[in-house]
Amino acid sequence: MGSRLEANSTAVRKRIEKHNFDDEKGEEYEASKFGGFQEYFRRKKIKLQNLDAERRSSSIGNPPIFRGVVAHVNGYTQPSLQDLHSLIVSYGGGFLQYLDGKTAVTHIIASNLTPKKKVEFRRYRIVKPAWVVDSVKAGTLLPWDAYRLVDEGISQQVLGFDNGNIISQINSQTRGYKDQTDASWYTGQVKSVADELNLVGHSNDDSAMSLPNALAPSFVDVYDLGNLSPNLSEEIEPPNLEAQPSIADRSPVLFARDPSDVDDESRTSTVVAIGSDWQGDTIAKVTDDATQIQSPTHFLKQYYEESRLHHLSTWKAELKSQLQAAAAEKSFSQKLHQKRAPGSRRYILHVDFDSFFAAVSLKKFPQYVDKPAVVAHGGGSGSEIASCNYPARKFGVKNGMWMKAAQQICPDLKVLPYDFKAYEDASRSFYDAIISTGGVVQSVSVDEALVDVSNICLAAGGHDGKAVQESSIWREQAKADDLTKSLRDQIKELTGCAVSVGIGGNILLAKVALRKAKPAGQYQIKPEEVLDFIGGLTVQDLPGVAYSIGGKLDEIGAKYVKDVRELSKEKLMTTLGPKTGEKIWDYARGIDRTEVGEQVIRKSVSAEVNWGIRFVTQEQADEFVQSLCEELSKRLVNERVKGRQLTMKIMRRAADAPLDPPKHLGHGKCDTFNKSLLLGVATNSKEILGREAISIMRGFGFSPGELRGIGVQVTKLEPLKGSAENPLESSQKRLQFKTAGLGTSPKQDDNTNTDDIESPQQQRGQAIPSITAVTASKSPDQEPRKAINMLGTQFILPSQVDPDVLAELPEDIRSKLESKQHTKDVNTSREAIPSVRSHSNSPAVPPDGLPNLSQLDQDTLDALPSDVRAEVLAFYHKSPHKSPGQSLLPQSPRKFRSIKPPTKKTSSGRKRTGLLFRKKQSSKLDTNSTLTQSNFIATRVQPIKAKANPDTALSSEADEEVSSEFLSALPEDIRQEVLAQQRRDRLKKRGGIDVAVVKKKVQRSVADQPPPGQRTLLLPPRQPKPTFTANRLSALPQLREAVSAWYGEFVEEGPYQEDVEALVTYLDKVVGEEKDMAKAVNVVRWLGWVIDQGDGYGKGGEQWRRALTRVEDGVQGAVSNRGLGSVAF
DNA sequence: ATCCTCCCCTAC
DNA sequence: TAAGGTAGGGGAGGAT
Ligand SMILES: Nc1ccn([C@H]2C[C@H](O)[C@@H](COP(=O)(O)OP(=O)(O)OP(=O)(O)O)O2)c(=O)n1
Ligand SMILES: [Mg+2]
Repeated sequence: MGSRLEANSTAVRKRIEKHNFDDEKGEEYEASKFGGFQEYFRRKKIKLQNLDAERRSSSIGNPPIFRGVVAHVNGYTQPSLQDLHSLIVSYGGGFLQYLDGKTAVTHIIASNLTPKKKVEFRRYRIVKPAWVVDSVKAGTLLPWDAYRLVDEGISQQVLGFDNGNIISQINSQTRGYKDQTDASWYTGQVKSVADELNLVGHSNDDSAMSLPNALAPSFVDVYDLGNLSPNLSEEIEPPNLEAQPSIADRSPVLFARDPSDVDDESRTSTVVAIGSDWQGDTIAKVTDDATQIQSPTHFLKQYYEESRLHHLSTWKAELKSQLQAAAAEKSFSQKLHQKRAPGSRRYILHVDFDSFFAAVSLKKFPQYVDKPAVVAHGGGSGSEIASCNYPARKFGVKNGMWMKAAQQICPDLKVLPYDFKAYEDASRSFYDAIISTGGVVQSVSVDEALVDVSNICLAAGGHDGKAVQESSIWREQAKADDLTKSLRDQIKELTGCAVSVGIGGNILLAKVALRKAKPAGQYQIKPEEVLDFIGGLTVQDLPGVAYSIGGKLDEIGAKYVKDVRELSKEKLMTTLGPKTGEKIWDYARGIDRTEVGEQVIRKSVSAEVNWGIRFVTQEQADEFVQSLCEELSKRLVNERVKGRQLTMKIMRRAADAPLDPPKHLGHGKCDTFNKSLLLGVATNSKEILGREAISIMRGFGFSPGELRGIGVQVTKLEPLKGSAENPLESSQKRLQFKTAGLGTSPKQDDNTNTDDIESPQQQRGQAIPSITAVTASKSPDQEPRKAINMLGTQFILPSQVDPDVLAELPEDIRSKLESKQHTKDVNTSREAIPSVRSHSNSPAVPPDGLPNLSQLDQDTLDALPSDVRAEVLAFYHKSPHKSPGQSLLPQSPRKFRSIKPPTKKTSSGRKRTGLLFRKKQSSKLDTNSTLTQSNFIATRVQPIKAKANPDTALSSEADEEVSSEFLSALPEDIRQEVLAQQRRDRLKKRGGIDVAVVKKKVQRSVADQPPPGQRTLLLPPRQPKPTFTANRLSALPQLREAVSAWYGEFVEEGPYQEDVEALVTYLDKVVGEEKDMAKAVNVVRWLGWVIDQGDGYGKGGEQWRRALTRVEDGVQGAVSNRGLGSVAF
């Protein structure tokens, strides 16, 4: 530690210590004016230190242990950053959230450091969190040296926690189901609250003492167990002691638990160690915020172990891989693979366990088989029901339902724990039996398979399968039935669980027959009954038809499959699209030509987590993304592929969504943002993926606390070097690996990009499209030259820097370099705009929480029937106290869509086209060591993809690409400028304003946000082509029809009938004459809002609301500015 | 026409 | 508390 550092620290420390509330009214509390990002951060720091001072003054009985210490926390720690912060500050220390290199800290607290960070921090004292905790415990500052994270010369790779200092560590043991055996499962049970909640066999039943990893003594020392001791008294008798499943691992996820419900040691072992010592304050205070306490790696491991959907996906992929490999091998060895004569009868089985998870889990709780029972992680309201047994279904309980809903319709539900291992075992037996039938097998899922037994049945029929001979058909069908029965018996015997089987002449019929077969039965659809059978189903009973397609069919009058037959194929194709339309047309007639067991090659590999994401710092988000990319990399290696395109998917809390969604740690209502990056060369390297993914994420510039979901996906896959390009061979390899239990190690990591490059020299100095073309064509004569050490991103980055150097930089750095080059542009556009918000010009403020006038789209307003418009304007400008009931204005966009798909996250996409510099195809990159902008041409790309949740996302923009909400956030002068520009552009029949420019203005003038480093910053001020091109005019008449149909039955009474009439009439005009989609959307939204205001009006209108959401999906620009203007911190 | 990209939708 | 993943089909619209 150099003396300069020390001196600097002293100054900082003094400043921190002195800082009290003197400047509470100081500049840092004023509304932020834009003063550059340095200024922003400066103020931010001051703000934080004010908070510290407050905290210090509220904890004046504590010895100033940390006086003289200025600490900074890096990465994941335990205790959490917040807790360490609290501790240090309450005990007299200083704390810096940001390490800016200017204000020195005395200590950096970290549990582990990346090598890069080690270098970065090499001049600091890096200590483990235990130093803080132990010092507080000891009541004095312990020597930091004993808590060094990094020993001189020795780098610590693993999380560096001394056993002796376990106090600061999570103490619970993690055991995935794969590690569990019945023998190791804890069998002694204690009654607990869980029992009253009908939670059966869940980990809550465990006694704390039963865990092999009991409380660390040091933990007990500090933790006040007095009023937290769980109810551990009464014994219950587990139904089946030796088989009692119990997930011993209760370790919290990424986050601290609410300490108030701590009832076992693994919970108490989390954050709360600090609590009781901390000036007797409530533990809750320390931890009542979700607190990240786990390493992302650990979180991921745990999460994926417990995620049923992850297991389902994984199992499916494995099964597919194995079955395809087996099939390939078979058809390879016995060339015949007797293709039946085309047109011959087929016999397809669809085999499926009844209530699979529930049935398997119930084997360990036989006393509940006749009671309504479900499989779920817990009994809380947001717990998802993976599977319910048939008694529960009688109440209306369904798979995928949340516990709350299920308990409302079935109060006495038993909740069983997952038993993934048992599901795997059952599945294995299931597939063994199925394969032994000798049919062609295709996996549908872990509990579900298709079997083509045509050959077997036709052979039994004794003819060629084409003859229409009663007797042979009968024999074939009988064979199918017999075979099925014996298969069912066999599976029941092997697994103890019932399967049902649907039999039909194609996959569709087998599938629909299955429904009738359930539970525990089989049903064969005979050719003569096909039409009647299928005609009686609702369209949603057809595979591939759910909420959306079902809704479209409903709109054109088809509720039942037989109704579909009344529709022309053209109508279906127009409504649903060519492929889907034709498929539904076929389905309605029982036609399905799909073959069982077709070989497919994987097109993508991805990993995502949309639960439990609650970051506090950007570092946490970065680390998490890095971990996710490591997971992704592993999966790529497993599949022996690498890919040329990385796509990042981000869910961000919707603006109006509560911080805590109804589901515990769920993502809640979100906007989603996807961005993809073409890599010049395929990769599976975790370093490269991680670096680029982090870079993309940072490019969004979201506050880490707003993130709710993160995903990474790799596409444009290529086989790994050394693995066969032939998917067939590669499958075989996989099979070998599986069956042999070892196989060739797939280890491969083209870290540096210097090896394993199949695409030859074209990658150098070629535009990306060319690369695409070249790599796609596998011409063996192109000698893979020693590759340059660069990523594909190089091709889109102009720079003065040597490209080889540039390529090694993370994307965000490169972007910054690039933006430097364009500084002039940026400054110009910024200087043109006053950065001070005008108060005098602020929009009229409506009473009673109605929207700002500025949030109403001007064009829509203008085009309203004049009487309505007059009323609107009067309301806003002249009669501030007029009753809102007399004029109805959309208040909030989220009210506009009340109809949603039953479950999932709903979002509606808005994309925007922008410009990006891309390398000219002709330029010779390999000979130019310096890139200049002249090497680049403007190319149309999608710089940002944002899907705003339409519930939140506003609406009222007519034909502009900037949302009203977005506009209203602008300073008035800028807003006017934008609107004026848009008007000009419209007149010129050109596109709207360059969104990226607008965005930039906002970010800089309003949002106080540092440059996000995304490429959109680099867009030129004007685009050569219209941005707004997405008018799907064809959808307009549909919308109008839907509204008209509804209006035809609309009972015209009540206070709003005139509004309704005016809007419906106006819609006609907009659609019929103006053909202005965006305007139409707003009118219909308006209409929706109006009828929502009146009791009873909300009834009906479902169809046009649905139509509206679809039309909205086709409108570009109305919403996509969501995601901008967030404040990074 | 056909390709490509970015989603939406569906299934388990 | 709670573990809301993942891959493929295909539609819309722009580029070629
Ligand atoms: N939303 C869902 C749907 C299914 N599953 C899991 C649990 C199910 O047991 C398994 C199989 O799904 P099925 O659709 O086959 O449903 P079940 O087997 O539970 O019931 P059944 O097949 O009798 O309708 O997949 C899930 O976790 N979440
Ligand atoms: Mg099933």
